[in-house]
Amino acid sequence: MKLLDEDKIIDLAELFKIFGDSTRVKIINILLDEELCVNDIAAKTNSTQSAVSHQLRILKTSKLVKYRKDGNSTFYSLADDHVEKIFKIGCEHINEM
Amino acid sequence: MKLLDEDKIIDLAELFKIFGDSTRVKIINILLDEELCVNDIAAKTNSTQSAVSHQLRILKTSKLVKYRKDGNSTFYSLADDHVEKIFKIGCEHINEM
DNA sequence: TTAATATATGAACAAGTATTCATATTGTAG
DNA sequence: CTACAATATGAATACTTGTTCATATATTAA
Repeated sequence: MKLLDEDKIIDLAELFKIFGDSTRVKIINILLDEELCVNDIAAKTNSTQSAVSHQLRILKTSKLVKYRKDGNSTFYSLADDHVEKIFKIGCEHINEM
Repeated sequence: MKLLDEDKIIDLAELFKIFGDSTRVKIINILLDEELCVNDIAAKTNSTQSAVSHQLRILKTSKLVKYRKDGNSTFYSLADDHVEKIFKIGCEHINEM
């Protein structure tokens, strides 16, 4: 396999870094099932609204989630099926340890 | 899909956290090709011996690499093909951004 | 045994980051 | 317009973590 160049290495590390926080993993985990607004995400992950909002911004910036506004709520969902793939292959690994 | 419980969430975040550092990604990247000793890894990743050794310890502890001793060298290689799968699926993602 | 080579490790420091708290912003309902 | 609800954001703090430097350990060679 061809070695990655420096830039790709950094991008790849940045990507995995996003998945490397339990609050964000929790968020991704529930978004696998359904689109949810911020307050519901906070409730289902036992996090505060603020903490979730901060993490959603990170997930949004790195294009792992997308959102739509409806009234004064904002509904978040996973950006594409890559996110689910990465998540699931991680699950496979930890289940076989 | 069934939601993960708290413990699995944390394990999953811990796993991705390992992949979330560019020094470790560099190490994994070259170990995709071949088994290497510490000094060669350091040379090929433009890192110091100490930094590489510290990171190898982390990779070893989380069972992402394995090693064998030969003389006063220690040769490292990827633990199993899960590592490569996770790595490659991450690559797919960044290549399509 | 002594010197040299390869690797591991501990402590200290610097940099990054997740959470909390307070508050700002935006949209809705009355 | 006012009050309320939902979300976003900035600052401060505490915590984590990667690197460096010095040194320890271990193996081989002379």
